[in-house]
Amino acid sequence: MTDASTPLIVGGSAPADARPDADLLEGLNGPQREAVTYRGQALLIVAGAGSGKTSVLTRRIASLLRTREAYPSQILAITFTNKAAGEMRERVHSLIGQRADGMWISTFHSACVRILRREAQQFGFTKAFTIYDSGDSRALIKRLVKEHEGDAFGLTPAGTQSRISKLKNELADAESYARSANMSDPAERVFVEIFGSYQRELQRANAFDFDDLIAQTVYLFRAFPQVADVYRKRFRHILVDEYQDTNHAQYALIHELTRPPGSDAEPMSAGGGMMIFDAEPEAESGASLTVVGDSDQSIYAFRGADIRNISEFERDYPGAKVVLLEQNYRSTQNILSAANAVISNNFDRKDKKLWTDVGAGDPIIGFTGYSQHDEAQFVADEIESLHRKGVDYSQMAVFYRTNSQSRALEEIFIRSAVPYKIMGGTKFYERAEIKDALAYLVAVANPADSMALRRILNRPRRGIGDVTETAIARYAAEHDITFRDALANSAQLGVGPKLQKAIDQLDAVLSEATAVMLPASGELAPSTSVTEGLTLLLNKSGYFDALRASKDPQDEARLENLDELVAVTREFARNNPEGTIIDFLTEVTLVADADDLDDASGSVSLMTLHTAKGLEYDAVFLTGVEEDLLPHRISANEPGGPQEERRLFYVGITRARKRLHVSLAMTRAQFGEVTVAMPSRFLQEIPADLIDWRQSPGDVNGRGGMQSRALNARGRRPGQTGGGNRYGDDLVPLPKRAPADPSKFPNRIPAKVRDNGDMELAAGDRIRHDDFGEGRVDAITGEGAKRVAHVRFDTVGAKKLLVKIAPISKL
DNA sequence: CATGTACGACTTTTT
DNA sequence: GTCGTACATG
Repeated sequence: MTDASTPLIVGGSAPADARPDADLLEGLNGPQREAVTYRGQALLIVAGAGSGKTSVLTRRIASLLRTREAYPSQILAITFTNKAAGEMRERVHSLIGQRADGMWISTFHSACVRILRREAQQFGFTKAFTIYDSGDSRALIKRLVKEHEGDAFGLTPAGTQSRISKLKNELADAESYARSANMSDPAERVFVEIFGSYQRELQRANAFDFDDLIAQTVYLFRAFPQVADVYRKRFRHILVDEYQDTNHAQYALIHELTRPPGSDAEPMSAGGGMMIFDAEPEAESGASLTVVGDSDQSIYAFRGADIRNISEFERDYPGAKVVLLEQNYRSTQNILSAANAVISNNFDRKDKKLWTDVGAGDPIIGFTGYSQHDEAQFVADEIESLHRKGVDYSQMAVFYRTNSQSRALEEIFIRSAVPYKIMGGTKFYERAEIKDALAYLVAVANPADSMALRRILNRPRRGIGDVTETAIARYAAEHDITFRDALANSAQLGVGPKLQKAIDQLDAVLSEATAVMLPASGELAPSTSVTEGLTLLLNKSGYFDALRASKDPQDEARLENLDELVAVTREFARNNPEGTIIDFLTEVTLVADADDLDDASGSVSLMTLHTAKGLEYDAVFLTGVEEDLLPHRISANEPGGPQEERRLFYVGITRARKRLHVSLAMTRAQFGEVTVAMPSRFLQEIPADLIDWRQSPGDVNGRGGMQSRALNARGRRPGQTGGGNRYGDDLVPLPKRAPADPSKFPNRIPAKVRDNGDMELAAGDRIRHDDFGEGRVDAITGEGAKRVAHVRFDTVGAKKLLVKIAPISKL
């Protein structure tokens, strides 16, 4: 399978003795060099964390262009996030300049949208289709579950949504699923019905959900080989990053794209999945495929990622070349040793050891707080300390397992004046008022989308409720017109004159905005049309007025958010002079707001471990390293769950360049109740001599108590890193306790949690507390591990104590 | 049809 | 502590 351009690579026809891409190889190690220069049909780059894979990938692309083996338009590079795509584009651009234009560097989803917009009319959609995010699709599924009375069969909207999503990721549809399902189970039948109607509703609304973007593109390629061939001929070099996190649909998409053009036109080979390299002699060969991944960083199995895509790559693409990148250029040896030790607890993985030559570096810092606020205060103090030593805020990050953990950190950071920024989390575009405004835009851009229309029907309040909505829907169904068109016939809906007027007014506003944003005669709408249309919609619909008239103080913030959205449209117009309303909507649906506007701003980044993948920071704080949180409780029952959690922990560790902190809290308020937390099993997997516990779980148990660092820590000085005694020199000396044997508690954690267990306590009892002295129990509330004693202490007043772990004794 | 109150369920991670 | 739903009332 000799590539026509191979001679260039070995130097044969390159000008003189210098390779045209020689400068691109500077500073690369052997395997990296090979990953850049290898030419062939299929290449797998197994890239450990921090092994310079982004650099390799960008140089590979640059090399292909520089040697003129490929035009920019022949390159398709897939990344995991839009942010990564932007960075890659920038880096390629800085390597080779203008010639980077014309490449497709994007996420799977963005690439598929681009294809679908062009080809939608081939299979019953228009190019104005809308994209349903998970919130939109949940709303639709919720309605359908209700209509089909799915709750009677134990079907919840959330459960139904995730099952449908999983099936779509497997390229199944309602029909094919029904064939394999146990249809004598009524719950299954209802599920299949809901799945089917969901898909019909999407089609009717001229809409795709996130999963459809991939799955329907695959369907398109399979159903219309001549369409697929267009893209097969175009993309000669396909590169996929984070390949370990691809799901089956994405895998199939890549397979479709790398087949030789014209291959399914042959009747004999049509439908044969295994004939990827079975090109006719005269036929053009399939695109060359480069995938990069690390199975140790696979953390998206929950959304269908299939690790086999990478582990069986060599089987899927016979003759594939495999390059291993194991040298790490990011972290110190201590951090890598911890990472290696942790990940080696996962069985059935190929052994792979990261190494570096930069030296051991600082030890990992451990801290155990009494509460999550206490833990957060440690993080804040430590950040301030590092900042004083010259570490920029933007070079520090705090990770956590679940989004809800960000709240406690936020509270303390505000109080401690630590500048921070939360990546992801509750998103701007998920706010109700923003979704409303976008629904107005969708109602204009895609009149078939009745979901959007239903959403804005009564926003602001127009007196249009369920009854009227149903009347409109029925009228539309009876006359076989769209929901949107039904609005124009308000007189025939059988509703009162007041409602008629309200409907007429909404209809008029939408029509007026349509004229602005989608001029009829095919003339191009000016780039300002989105801004203009949006302000028109919000003003004339009465949305702005309703918010301004409101007494709810939150509505002021909503107005500000909407102003922000208008500003976003202006920005969009500036960046996309040709951009239409449809482009705008695509962008806001697919681009997470965590993607833009980052670092430079000089603040600490807070994010989930999932979001952290692919990023790196000088100092990293891994918080909430507790059982039931990391690993998360829910993962325990899922096949492969605990191992995936371990990989998540591994990903977190390997983000750190110089300083890693792991922290946990002994108690955590969740859901209003305080619960006792146990140190994570993963902590024990880190060799004890790598962690310098400022305050180990053992310390906390020994001293016990509800004393909160968050409340009294301001006067404290965070100790200097590395030096000093093992337990940190800023802590109150442990009273009375024999100096603990250092080998005893670091990492020997769960066994030593203080446990008063079944201590009998009742109102009226007198107790002694290690820190608070004597007091009298007023009441006992809660049960089991969450039993709380309300105690009035003689000297410090009333306190609430968790009976199970408080350092108390009965008198 | 809109508003207010009470109750319950729930929180894993994301394009 | 938060969200959304169910019900009762105006």
